[in-house]
Amino acid sequence: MAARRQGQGNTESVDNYLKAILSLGGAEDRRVASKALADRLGVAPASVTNMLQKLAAAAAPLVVYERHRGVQLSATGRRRALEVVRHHRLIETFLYEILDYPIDEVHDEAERLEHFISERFEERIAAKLGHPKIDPHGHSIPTMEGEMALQESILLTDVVADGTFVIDSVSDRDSGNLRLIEACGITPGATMRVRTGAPLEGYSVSIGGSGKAYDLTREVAGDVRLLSQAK
Amino acid sequence: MAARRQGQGNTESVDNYLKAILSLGGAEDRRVASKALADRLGVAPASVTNMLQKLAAAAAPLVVYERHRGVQLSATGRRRALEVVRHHRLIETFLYEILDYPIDEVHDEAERLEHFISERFEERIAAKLGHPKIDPHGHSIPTMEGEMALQESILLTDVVADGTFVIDSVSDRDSGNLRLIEACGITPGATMRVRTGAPLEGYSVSIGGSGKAYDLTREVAGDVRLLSQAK
DNA sequence: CCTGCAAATTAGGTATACCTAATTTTGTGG
DNA sequence: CCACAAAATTAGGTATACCTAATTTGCAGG
Repeated sequence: MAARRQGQGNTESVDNYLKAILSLGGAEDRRVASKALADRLGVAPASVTNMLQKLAAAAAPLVVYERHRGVQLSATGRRRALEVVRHHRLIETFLYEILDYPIDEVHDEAERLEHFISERFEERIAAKLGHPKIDPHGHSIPTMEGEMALQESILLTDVVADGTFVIDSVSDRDSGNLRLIEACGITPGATMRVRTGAPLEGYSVSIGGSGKAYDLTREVAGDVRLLSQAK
Repeated sequence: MAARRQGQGNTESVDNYLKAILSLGGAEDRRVASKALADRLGVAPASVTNMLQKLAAAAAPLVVYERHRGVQLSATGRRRALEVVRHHRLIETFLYEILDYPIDEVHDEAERLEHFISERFEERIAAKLGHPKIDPHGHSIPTMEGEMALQESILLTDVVADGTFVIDSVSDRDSGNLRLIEACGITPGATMRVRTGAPLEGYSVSIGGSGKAYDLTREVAGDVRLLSQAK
């Protein structure tokens, strides 16, 4: 079969490449190396080269690509990537708010469905949810026009001095970590007191007014982002 | 890419073949001809032969297939086909009831999403909808165990004598027809008075107590099913 | 400045699921 | 009972998106 096409006529694979480039390029739109993409997508580097050549050679190229110098999204590619991210985050919000999914299960479901929902579906769930600006993990949801609010947050693992922070967001990439995080009461918007270097390399945190402290490993702490202003 | 696999490890294509065989084989599980499948699925007959050979040769065959004598679902194939139909009809109900889709748009969206939702999604929307037994078109929704209630209905086009009937269901295969049908107030459970041979080959129907009569073409009437008992 | 290693690319292959064209089979009407 | 048309199948090809293995490129340290 001709691989299924959706949205802008892209295949699911193409959308996944665009999303990965957007994510790895960051807000500053850095050039992304093939190897980084290969790692992120779980494919061989050769497959990445192939795909990038195809995307760059298209009539309306989705990426800007120079041999051996990495890849960036074109304006078109960026628009599509943001649309897919919007789908993803709206679906996550929807699953969490309307279908009462456990927080650690929303990502995988959204990861599949994001490629297949129509504009109508997108519009309807957005309306149903009251056009939310952030998803249940604290990530901002791009607008229909492809604008995404910049998040001025820092990694918990980059905190050097003890202090109290507002939790910005948590990563949804590892559902095991997410379950731990959730169990500690770490949730976007909540207040977190941080003591660094707690057990060896870890972090000791307590949430809200609660005295209860949790020890987070470096790995788990790497999935938590805080607003850059300590308060 | 290895074509996306879902549910029981089938591809989207495989699921579509299974659904088509289920539908064309009817409740009596008739053998289905390759050409009928080709027509239904919009692919070349050669493609059907290929696929059937593959499905029949698998370790756990999804179909029973004999060269030149048509195909039937195996027990495994039937179970999967019914699961996909359950997904389809639950999604339709969900789109209609919860997301306020227009009736003529639910089919296409469900046709795509049915292949990609998880068991959890299925279970959650079923719960949210109160475990419905029929979808918005009046078709019965198979149970989680793969049981589907038999519908004792007749086509409006098979009605020979004038009379009053309860509307059983409407076909969702043509969204244009469906819009017309909807506009006449034809909806499962409603009462319909039928006069045959109205304008030449058509049907004149009126719904509920309303005096307003609509003339349906043979084509549109073919999309309407009535409970076999006139009342 | 040049060597070696990691990164990137090229070359060649796989599986899925489709296609068209050529051939075979089936069953029916004469 | 046989010829013929329709249906089915075989043969050979396409596109997508992967893979491994072999080769090339670029850059950093000696």
